[in-house]
Amino acid sequence: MSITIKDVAKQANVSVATVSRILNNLPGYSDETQQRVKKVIEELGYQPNAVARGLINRKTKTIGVLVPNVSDLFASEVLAGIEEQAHEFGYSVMICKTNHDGKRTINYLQALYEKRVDGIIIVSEFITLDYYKTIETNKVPVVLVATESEYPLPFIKVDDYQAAYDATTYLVKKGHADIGMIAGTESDVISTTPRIEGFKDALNNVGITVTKEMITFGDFSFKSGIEGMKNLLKNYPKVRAVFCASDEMAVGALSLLYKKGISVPEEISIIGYDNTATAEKAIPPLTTVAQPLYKMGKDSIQLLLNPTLKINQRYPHHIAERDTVRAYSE
Amino acid sequence: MSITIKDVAKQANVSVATVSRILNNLPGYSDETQQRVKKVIEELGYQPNAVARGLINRKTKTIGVLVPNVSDLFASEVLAGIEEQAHEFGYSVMICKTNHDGKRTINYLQALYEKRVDGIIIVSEFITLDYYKTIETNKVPVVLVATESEYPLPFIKVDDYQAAYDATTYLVKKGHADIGMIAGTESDVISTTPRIEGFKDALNNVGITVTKEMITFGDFSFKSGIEGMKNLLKNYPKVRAVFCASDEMAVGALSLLYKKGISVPEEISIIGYDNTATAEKAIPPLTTVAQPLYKMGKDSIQLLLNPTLKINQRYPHHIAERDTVRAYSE
DNA sequence: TTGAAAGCGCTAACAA
DNA sequence: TTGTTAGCGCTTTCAA
Repeated sequence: MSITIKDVAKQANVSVATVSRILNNLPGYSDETQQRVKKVIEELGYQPNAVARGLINRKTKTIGVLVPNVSDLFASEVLAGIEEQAHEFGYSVMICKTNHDGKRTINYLQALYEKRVDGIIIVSEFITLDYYKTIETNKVPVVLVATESEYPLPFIKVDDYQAAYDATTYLVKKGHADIGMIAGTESDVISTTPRIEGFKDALNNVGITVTKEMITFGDFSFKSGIEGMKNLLKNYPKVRAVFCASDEMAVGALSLLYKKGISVPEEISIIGYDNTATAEKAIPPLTTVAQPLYKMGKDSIQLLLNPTLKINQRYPHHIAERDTVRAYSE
Repeated sequence: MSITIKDVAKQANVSVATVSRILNNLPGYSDETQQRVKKVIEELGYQPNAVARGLINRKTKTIGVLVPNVSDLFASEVLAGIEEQAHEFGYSVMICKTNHDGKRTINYLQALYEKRVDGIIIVSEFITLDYYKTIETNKVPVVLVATESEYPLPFIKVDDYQAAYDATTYLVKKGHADIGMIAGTESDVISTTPRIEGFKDALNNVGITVTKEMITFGDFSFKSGIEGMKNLLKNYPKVRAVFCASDEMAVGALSLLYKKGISVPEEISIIGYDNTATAEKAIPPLTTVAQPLYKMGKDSIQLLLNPTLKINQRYPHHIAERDTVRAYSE
């Protein structure tokens, strides 16, 4: 049985109301009382019960985060930003690893609502009608990060189309013409479709027709990058540069090329996407499209807690130039 | 104002007690009542208030995790295990990124206690007297992961001394004699000291005297791996194999060697520590000491929630053999 | 400046 | 099988 506000009140010879006022910096007590109460709090080692507070305030000072995975660098970088900003604002964060599983996700949403979190951040997850319905009926604020939705939910995200367009154009400007792409999950309309469109348009605009052999699908993972590179080599053997829709896949491609004895960037150039910590550690260091993941995480908390503050929702990207793209002299 | 148990009771023409019983699967109502109440719950979209429950039960079904960092592969792998097991047991997890900052850590502990978490897991953190005092006064169970303490706290951890001994011996058995080490943070008595001892003893046992030049200190990070490798090359130029106290540092070493045109494992062999996801993605794939990080995370929850269940606290390690260690024919 | 008391939404005696 | 009621620890009127 731990110390309650009553114990403090009794010990300090005041009412619980007064202790509460002091605890919450409300007016209504003398300096003398305050000192006495504070001393008692100290002596007793009293810790306010946030659960009781939450019940009455309807505020738990905690926010929930849904994320497909916590152990990949993309998600964990966003998570780090979320955690940091939440901490600065005095909030705690509950993580929910969805594994991209619909039932599990609904489950988590349910749990978060029952625990009365003050807000929810959803990272890299497609919003199904089911999700949206439960989001809508509970009036808890939601912010999407690295994803967006047909439903009216605020989001923070890079312009995938433009970023893919720029990455491809970067390759073209370096003198490349035989460019392939290892895309993400084929069914993923949020991140995969626009990146493919950007890729296609960038090439079309310089008069290159994109054929089926030039694009292969993966699932953003290292392994699928290996497979993707294999496919490209087989179906589009004259490929000299490839745009990968994630750093993980890019590193997979690097691995395969290494194993095959094909040198990067001398023989084949690679550009990735995300600029996670992997990129600079890759051999050779990976040129990639940089997304400000940490900042996106931080800002998502700001947006969540301060919805009037209209943070710009389309986030800037840029090319982080390292050593995997070869320039051809023109 | 959301739906409460009272609303359900009224609507179903029963008392709140009955609704509560049904909600908690306690005996004491007819089938007919149950059906009626369940229907009302459904219709009203009633969601039990976990905060109110927590107040009365003194159980919040949430556990807190203190971790220095969430965006490195070591921590996030452990975290994934924690989250998974917590979810299976119906618990939520609050993450607290300490940044290895003492004040911040105490702060977090305080917040977790105020929020009345049911347990706390501390990952890779040295337990100061300060921490221990606040842990001790609050009677909330604590489990340490990948660290241990002079204070009586249960922990889950690999035997660092033995693992380092085995890694070094592995190198010796492959025919190496000129072996260096890139160790962790010099002041870190938990993970650095025993690994150095293991390294030294393994070499001493085969008649090799370890000199100062053979060991350099880093801080487990990629960058410090680069520096460490530089130092080794300078101070101990005949080095032909190096034992790195983390995969991150090993990958840093790989990077430097690549840049210098020194081939791995032909000229220099590298063995890492942790077997994080980096290891298999490295070029060449990294041979390393494997710790069961995910499982350690999972088991920490088991141990936390089931303290009688004496899980073995010293976890097994093994060498994950890949391509960075060259064998010399004898 | 202070205190009494109601009540947040729920569970758990205790009674019926 | 069911209901009444007293709290859990706190905040917040309202009155003094």
